Amino acid sequence: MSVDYKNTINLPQTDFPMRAGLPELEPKILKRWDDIDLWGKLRADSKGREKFILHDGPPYANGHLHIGHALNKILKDIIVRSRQMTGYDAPYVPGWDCHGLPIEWKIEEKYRAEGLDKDDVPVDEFRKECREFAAKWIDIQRAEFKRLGVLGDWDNPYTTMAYGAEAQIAKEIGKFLMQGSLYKGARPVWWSAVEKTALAEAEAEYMEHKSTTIWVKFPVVTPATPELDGASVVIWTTTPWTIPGNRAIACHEDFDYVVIEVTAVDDGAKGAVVGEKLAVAKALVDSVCEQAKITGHKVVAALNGSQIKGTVCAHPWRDYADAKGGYDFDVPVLAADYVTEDAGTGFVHIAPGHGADDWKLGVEHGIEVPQTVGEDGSFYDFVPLMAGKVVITQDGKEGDANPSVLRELAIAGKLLAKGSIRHQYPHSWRSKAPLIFRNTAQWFISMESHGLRDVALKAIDETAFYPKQGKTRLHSMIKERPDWCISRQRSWGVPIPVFVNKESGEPLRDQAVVDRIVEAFKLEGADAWFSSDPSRFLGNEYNVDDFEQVKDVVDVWFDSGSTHSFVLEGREDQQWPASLYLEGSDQHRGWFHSSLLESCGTRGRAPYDAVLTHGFVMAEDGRKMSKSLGNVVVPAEVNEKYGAEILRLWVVSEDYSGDLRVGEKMLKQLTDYYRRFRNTLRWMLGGLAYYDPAKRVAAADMPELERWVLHRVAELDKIVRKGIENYDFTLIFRELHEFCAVDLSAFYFDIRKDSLYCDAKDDPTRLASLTVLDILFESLTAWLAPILSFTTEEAWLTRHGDADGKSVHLRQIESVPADWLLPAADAARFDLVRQVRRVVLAALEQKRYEKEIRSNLEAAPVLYADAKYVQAFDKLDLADVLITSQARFADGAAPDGAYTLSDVPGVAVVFQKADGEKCERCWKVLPDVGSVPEAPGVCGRCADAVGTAEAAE
RNA sequence: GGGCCUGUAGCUCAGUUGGUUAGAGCGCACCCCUGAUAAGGGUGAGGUCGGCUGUUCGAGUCAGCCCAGGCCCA
Repeated sequence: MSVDYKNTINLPQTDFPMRAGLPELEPKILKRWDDIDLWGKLRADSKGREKFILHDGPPYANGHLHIGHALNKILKDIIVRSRQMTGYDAPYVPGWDCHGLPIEWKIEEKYRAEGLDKDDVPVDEFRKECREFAAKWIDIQRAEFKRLGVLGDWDNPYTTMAYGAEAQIAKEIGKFLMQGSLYKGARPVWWSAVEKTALAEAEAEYMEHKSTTIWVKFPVVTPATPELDGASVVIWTTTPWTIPGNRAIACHEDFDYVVIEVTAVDDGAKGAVVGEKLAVAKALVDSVCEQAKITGHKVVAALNGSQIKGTVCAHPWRDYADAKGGYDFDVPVLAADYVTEDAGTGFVHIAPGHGADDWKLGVEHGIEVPQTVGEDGSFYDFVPLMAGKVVITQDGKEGDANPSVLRELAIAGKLLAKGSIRHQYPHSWRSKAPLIFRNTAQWFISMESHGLRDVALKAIDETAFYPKQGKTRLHSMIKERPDWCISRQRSWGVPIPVFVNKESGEPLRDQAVVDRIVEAFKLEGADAWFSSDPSRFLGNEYNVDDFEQVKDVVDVWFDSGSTHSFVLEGREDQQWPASLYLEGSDQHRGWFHSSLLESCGTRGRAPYDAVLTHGFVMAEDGRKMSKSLGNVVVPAEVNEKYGAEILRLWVVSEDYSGDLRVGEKMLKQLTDYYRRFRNTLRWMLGGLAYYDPAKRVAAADMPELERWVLHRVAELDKIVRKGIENYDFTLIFRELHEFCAVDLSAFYFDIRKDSLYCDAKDDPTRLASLTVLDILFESLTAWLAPILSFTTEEAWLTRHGDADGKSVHLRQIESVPADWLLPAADAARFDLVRQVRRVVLAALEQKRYEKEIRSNLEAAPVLYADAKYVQAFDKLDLADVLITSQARFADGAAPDGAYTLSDVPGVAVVFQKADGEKCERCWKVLPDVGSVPEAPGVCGRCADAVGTAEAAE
């Protein structure tokens, strides 16, 4: 007869599906979180606990999310959830950056498409459209962020364009104004003639550009050394149009220069004349001669830069009739460190209004900074020779300025040579037009006047950085940076709320005025600045006619640098300073930087205790993603194909302190990692169907194998907490994955399957194992909840039911009983057990290869092992651990031919087939199969198990 | 060109104060199981530790240079 014993064993039972169907599952879980108000429950639960505040760096409300957004927000979510589950109240308030050029540009484009000019549209109407544009994208991005499983106060986010925020930003500017560190200055800044605005460094894009290069002769008027008498200093520049702005020449004190006399020129020579004397760097003589087609020269003098310094030259247009005396000033030769010898002539022409270095050198030597080019990129009418000439046209092309300069220089006989060069040149990130350096009136916050630089450097020192080199990076930036230029000549932003006295040029510093402005902004937004009569703010004390109202808006970095003031200080649920700021490493120059300066200037310390940075997301080959290469990974597509959970796993699978990679191959690998976690949870759920809390076994009463698992749980608890503490989720991921794969699936689960499936229901080992499954399941779901937020929720609810608004995310990571951690020696013996097991499995593999056996249950290995191995198995069932039907240790030396592994000395295995028949129920080969007549074909243990089960029914 | 950083098996990562034949997981190949089954177990093949030159008795680990890649700046 044949009995179907399958029905008598306790096979795993669960509704938790093997395949997740994440793309369909996730939205359901998200909906449930909404339905049960998970956010509200978390807040209520953790009320009064110590706060952990991760302050959100605001993304720009413009466009769909890319993979970098996903990395950033998921990482934040994992951190917030993990803190929430380890004793903190961690309310996360997402935010958006709303003002600024990209949005303004979009609206302008729209107008242009309609044939309108921005200047024809009333400013309040224009700003309204910008506001609506930002609001639209906030809604879209909010939905996209939520889809990733990011938990936060999505119903009450912060935005930089909220009236309260705009008012607070104005109030912060007011602090710098009242303090006196806000000043009006003039400085060459990157300027786009197309957008008619100054650009921040971050807004300049370097692209290849063909520039006209010229070599120009500056006749020496007053030589510092006689050798220069009658010579001309030759300069080289890639921006001919800056010649009208020239006021000096720079040389390097350590360079060797020569004066040459031209003895022969090629027919094609443009400007070189036989007999004239030219001063150039010794290293560059050949290149200059080649460019000028000078075919013969003799060196008449060798000079050091320090000898040349102090020479006075004439501007090339001095005494030039058409210039009508407009360039008859002196051009001194100054020394500067930044002069190079690798290109040009070793002399640099200095136009203080058209370059940062030039400006600095000019200021140091008291040289005037001429205003030559207007905001539209054309020369002012008062500039001799060049009036009205255009540097950059409104189409972003080169105008007629450069050709005009060349022509006038040639006519004046001062153009030695001309050429062209392809090099990286800054362009506007929006219009792609080349930028120019232009001297403009701007508003600055001084790094020095009130000690801002020193305060900021000290604040950096007192901040924790993850990774720690962020400290060095930010420090060197703050140390070197110039004063903060906060003004932008634009419309969509918070106005710089300042009135300038027309008489003195000084900004009005009156707190009452600032307060009135702030109050108006609170009620009506910053639009009030443009829509109100100035008298509303100036009050009765001042005459409106005495003041000019500043119409510049503030740099958006000031906006986001102020978020700490209206979010951390401005909200009841937040706290200042933040526990953590977390952004990409580019934000050392951005948000970390501006927030630090704003906060140090107004509050004397950083708005954060710690800063964490992540790297950038690269394609699979480590290079940048680009649409043209087709290697761009889009979060929304991953969500649909694999699920957001896979993205969450991706974030922790890589070391995000550096750059990370993502691509199809990796996503595939991540799904494998995911399956391991999922099936581990699933198998435990299957076993836990038989778990009865009333029959729970105390740790002290458990078999050694179970004690070891608890020991591992205790170890992992430490690792998980350490990972959370240090934001090292890669560590957690790696350890938990290995635990699931190696310790559980391949070892513990594999061994205990026999007991769980086949032992009698109340067998002590089985009950202990069920207890351990309960502990493992509860531990793993808690540890993984911050990462696998969807799957742990699904698994946990599968076990506990979804009534009463339960959620795995409302749990805490419970502390582990002290007695779970075993003494080192007790834990270490399991390493020996594993080694012995390896040898046996390899030995059996050999026999399988030789077709002696198929299943390991056909074997009964005999082991010859050193005492330490034998002792390691004390109180362990050898056959159980080896998953063979029988097994034993033998005394004495191993016989010849016993199986060994070279890296496990002292263990030898002699193969023997198991003695007896195969039990039809547990499939072990045992001598006592058939010994119980009532249960034919099964072993004694199984007969008992079936008997007790039937008795119970 | 400058600042900060990265480069260990196909992939993602470990590699303690420099010290024996460089590890893990995944993937891959092959085998087993068919009572976790679009699952589970086992065995195995994969690495000049980006390159070069040094320091040292000894370097993946230290120094210098170079190459490749990234962020920021010029």
